Amino acid sequence: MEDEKVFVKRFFQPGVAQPDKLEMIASHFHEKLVPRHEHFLLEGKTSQEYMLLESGFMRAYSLDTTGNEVTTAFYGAGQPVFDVASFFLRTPSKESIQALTPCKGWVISFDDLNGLFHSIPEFREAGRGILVKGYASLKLRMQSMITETAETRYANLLQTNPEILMQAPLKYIASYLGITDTSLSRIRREFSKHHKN
Amino acid sequence: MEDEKVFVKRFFQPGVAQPDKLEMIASHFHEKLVPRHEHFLLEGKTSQEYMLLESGFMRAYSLDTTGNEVTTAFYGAGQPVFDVASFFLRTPSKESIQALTPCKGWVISFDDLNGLFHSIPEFREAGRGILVKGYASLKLRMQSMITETAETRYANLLQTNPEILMQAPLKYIASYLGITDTSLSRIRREFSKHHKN
DNA sequence: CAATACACTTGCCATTTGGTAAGAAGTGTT
DNA sequence: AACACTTCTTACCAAATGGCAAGTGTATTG
Repeated sequence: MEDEKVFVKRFFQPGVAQPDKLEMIASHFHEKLVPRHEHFLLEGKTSQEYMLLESGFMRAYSLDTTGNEVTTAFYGAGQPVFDVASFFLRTPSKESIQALTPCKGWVISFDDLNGLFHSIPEFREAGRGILVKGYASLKLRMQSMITETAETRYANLLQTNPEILMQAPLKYIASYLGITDTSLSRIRREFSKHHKN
Repeated sequence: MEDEKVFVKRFFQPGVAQPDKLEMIASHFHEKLVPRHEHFLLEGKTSQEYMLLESGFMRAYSLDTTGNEVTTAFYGAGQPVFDVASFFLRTPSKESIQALTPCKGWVISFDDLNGLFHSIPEFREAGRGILVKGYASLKLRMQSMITETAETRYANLLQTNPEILMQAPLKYIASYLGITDTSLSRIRREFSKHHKN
């Protein structure tokens, strides 16, 4: 496993044991580079690629009814990046996905992914696992939105994904947390008062 | 298709054309009745059944850190009912699912569902579609939580799912909308002022 | 039928968050 | 270096929401 697709193979190794199957899987992935600030997916277009992000940092966002950007997700190295509905239902995307830093990833087309799903049961299971885990974490986030204050949500994000706070501008983080950038700035100030180092 | 499992077959007919495959699918579903206020799934237990709800009305809820119930979903007749993470990842559920009215549904075990996924590709596609659509609608709800006021969210619910407002007590609807029952009661009052009939 | 629990509303006030605008500091470009 | 642009902070006030508690009516149950 010394070739350039080590990353892809490592990603699926836990679920797919046989080397020949890993080889077949990897053969359908192609390298993709996304420069900083460029888009991987644009609202209105139908997503054609399912990406595994090897390095870099991205965000997904959509526009609300009044035209404001709402950041809906952040993606770090090692994560799968795609719009579930657009990619799997073959419909125009309601959100855009953009590189916050220069990104390198590996992409596969819908047809190729489906082909592998049909021919390799373990790969299919892995695919379902990815979907289910994303779903579950969105449910957790929704529960957090309902029951916790913005300050607590910020504290949690700080604990679990400090790299987001390092790499994303405040306004993106704010709309991800469901508040305005003004509020987040206030929260951050209060927060540093109580957590003096 | 005059037998008792018409409901199950009708449910999958759009995706699964051949009658013999529909027959095989239906053969793995079993009738399940859940009396009013009884639970279909309890927090802490691992979900063993994937249900298609033929009649009745249910809700899912979980407890937040301070012990308050948070209603996370409502299910009406015709909808699939299951906790995604618990059922597919075989882990203890973080939420409970309860019948708000007497319910009748059709259930299938994890192993049987997986068996059908492996042997009937169209059924597999249907299963993925259900998952993806649930995921997408949760994303929409999250966006709504971030960008819209509680009053607007209430108005939308009134438009799209009036049956929820008819069948569920106010406090369940309130936590589903992410507000307290006090606030929802106030919103409802303001709402009726402006929308006198 | 009485007793009890539940569902909903309302008032009062505190807290959180939003909207707007101004300004400071940093970034990038020519 | 000058310029525009973005990012972040801060102040002010308004609006939205929460917490608590009382009160009313309805359902449930023994």
